[in-house]
Amino acid sequence: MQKILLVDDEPDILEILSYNLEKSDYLTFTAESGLEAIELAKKETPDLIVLDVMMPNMDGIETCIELRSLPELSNAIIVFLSARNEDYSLIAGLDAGADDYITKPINPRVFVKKVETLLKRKGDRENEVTIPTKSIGNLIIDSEKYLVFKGEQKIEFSKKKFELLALLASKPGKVFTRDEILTQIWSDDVIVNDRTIDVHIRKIREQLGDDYIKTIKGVGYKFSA
Amino acid sequence: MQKILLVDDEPDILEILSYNLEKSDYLTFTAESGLEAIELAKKETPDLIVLDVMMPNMDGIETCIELRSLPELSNAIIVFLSARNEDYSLIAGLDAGADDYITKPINPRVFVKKVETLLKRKGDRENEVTIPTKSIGNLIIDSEKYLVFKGEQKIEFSKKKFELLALLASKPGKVFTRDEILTQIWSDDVIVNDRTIDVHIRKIREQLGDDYIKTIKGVGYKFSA
DNA sequence: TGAATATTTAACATTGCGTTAACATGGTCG
DNA sequence: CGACCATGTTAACGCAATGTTAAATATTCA
Repeated sequence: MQKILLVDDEPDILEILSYNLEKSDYLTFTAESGLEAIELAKKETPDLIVLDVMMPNMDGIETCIELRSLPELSNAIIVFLSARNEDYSLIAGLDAGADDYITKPINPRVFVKKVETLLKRKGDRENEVTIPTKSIGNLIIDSEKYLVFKGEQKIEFSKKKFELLALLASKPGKVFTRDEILTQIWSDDVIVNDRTIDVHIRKIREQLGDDYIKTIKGVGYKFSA
Repeated sequence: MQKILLVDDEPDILEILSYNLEKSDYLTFTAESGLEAIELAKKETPDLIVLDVMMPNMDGIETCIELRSLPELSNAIIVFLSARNEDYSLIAGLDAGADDYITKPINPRVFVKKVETLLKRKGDRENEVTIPTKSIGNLIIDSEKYLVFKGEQKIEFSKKKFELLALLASKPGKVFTRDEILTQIWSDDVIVNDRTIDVHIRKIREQLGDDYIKTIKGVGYKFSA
């Protein structure tokens, strides 16, 4: 269960946000000041922190800087709440280490959706072991954006296809056996049909051309530029 | 302590990046032009160079090409800064020898994280030892890539042939009897024709030349350089 | 929820590797 | 010297591995 810390000097807002998040099965904590927020954050190490920019005494930006300096929170996501058009606070906020911002007035459903997206992205990022961007021959493989450029041409791959391509391209020339591919891209225990890999290879070749992935019969596949 | 060179024509950006990196214990240098960057790079041999694409006079891409031509910087990582959606400059940048790119606007925390990842990867790469490669005489046998190089010439073998060659080459000089070969490359129980091994040997000799595998009549085969 | 998209399965086609068979060569005995 | 046995050589064949396609199923997103 994921923990979310909400920080705002107005109890009403805390309540609305808290209510909506709990309804979606998040565990929430609330703080009405920066100092209180830091205490709670240390104690609970939330996955996500929502910070109002405008608060008396210690404002959101200062709080954010403090929070970011705590090593146990280096993986937490920090989101600012700010009134629309407070451009400056927005920029300052991102500089202070925030990951995103939400403008008031808050639509609770949009808010929950955004939280979900951010936490999902966080999960993805933590599991990711791929190399961000790799250039091989005339291909550029961007694992962050899930994009491949072939020369000037931008080619979009779906997840599995992209993962497969990125795996093969991670060691150009190396022959990956079907077993290796299965354990790396599918989880160890899932059993998929023999032809599944072939079909994905086929579709990658369809999009990319036949010259990049080579079959080594009886062994597996390899990438070559 | 790792050195990072930051190159941008806007002092503000240099300052933000520098500040955030120093906070994370990197040693930074800054340059406001391509020429200045090259001077500094020569002097300091940074581990990583961050280059803005758009700069007056010498732009990031030109600078990158220059930097890459310096032998002392062959191990440096070069990262581009570009405005989002400047697809072309991205491609040109990676073609010019850059390793990755970061789009503006920059989120300092994401930026520092990315720098960490890139430098970590660099460390990994430098420590990497590619074991499964064996070099004998003028042959290089790469079991990961299923390839044999004879001098500069790349020779591809099919599975059985490769396995056979790799087996013989695993102990140069040792004579492998037919029985040994059979149990190692074929499974214990399969019964294959007497000529099968010979035929494979023949085909290997055809591809490699006759000087590597020697027949010991009445005994078996051995590899010799 | 349903439409759109992605992934997997299933059924069938194709291919190329490994094997075999048939024959050639060559070296070693009596 | 010539019979014999081990190995060399060649080409053709069969089958397992892979390719291909379409349809079924799962997933995503509005």
